[in-house]
Amino acid sequence: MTVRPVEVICLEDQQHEKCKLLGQILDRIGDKWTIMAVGALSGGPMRFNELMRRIGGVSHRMLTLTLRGLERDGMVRRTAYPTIPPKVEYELTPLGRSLTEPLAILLQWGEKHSGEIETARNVFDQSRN
Amino acid sequence: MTVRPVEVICLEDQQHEKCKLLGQILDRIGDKWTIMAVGALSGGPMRFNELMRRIGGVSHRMLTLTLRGLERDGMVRRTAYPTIPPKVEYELTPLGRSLTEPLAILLQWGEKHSGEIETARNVFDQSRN
DNA sequence: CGGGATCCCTAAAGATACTG
DNA sequence: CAGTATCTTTAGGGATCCCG
Repeated sequence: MTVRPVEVICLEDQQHEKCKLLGQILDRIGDKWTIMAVGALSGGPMRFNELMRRIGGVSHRMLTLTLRGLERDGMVRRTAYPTIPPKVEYELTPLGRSLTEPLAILLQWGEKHSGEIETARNVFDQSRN
Repeated sequence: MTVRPVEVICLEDQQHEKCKLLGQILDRIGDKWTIMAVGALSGGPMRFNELMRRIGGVSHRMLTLTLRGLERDGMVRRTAYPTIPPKVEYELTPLGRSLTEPLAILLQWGEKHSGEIETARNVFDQSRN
């Protein structure tokens, strides 16, 4: 994959638009539960309550809203079986699966640098006693 | 760069930890102004008011808080020149610059798929008239 | 079981004014 | 010019209840 570093971003007005797009993406996936849902669904289709247990700590309401948002953006497909009681399955679309690649890279960055960040925080907090 | 896809995330308890780490990263950089500041600083050192103009729309207070957070995490170095009036320069550290790589990849994903997402949204919104 | 509606509460962020 | 403090507004998210 050819990577154009963000280095060049925002150096010109036209480049600043890139920052805004990046902001929109982060705004979209940066909420509390979206990547948790994507991560959980990356293993295959899952039912609502199963997702809730897997993610852990998410409220009924927020999981619904999160899944609705992902469905709206074409990242998740929702399939309702009209049985009693109802059964609803969620699964990632190809678009949703494609998102896991950049996320994996970001995760790798985090794994590599979290110690460094932790240290920097301690130093900073110490210096302000 | 070897990429381990998020595909395998959350399939086991141990993997679910990865999701949490990813959540922490997104939590940290997913706020309204952090990537804007990183993007602006990616072009080189910049003074406070210069940053404010470049980013656009950010309040005095929020830019201060954003930069303080980045400094605390070791992503930004702050240099104050005790002149009158004061001059304060901000610049990315190597750690801060390293973050631009995964962000560039995420940006590429956005550029590639934003149309697809847009379309999905329109379809979804139509279907709910 | 899955989802919607309502209420409430807390963090995030904007506006403004003051200071070295 | 850069930073802090205070106040206010807003949006995100949790709890709860009801419905098919």
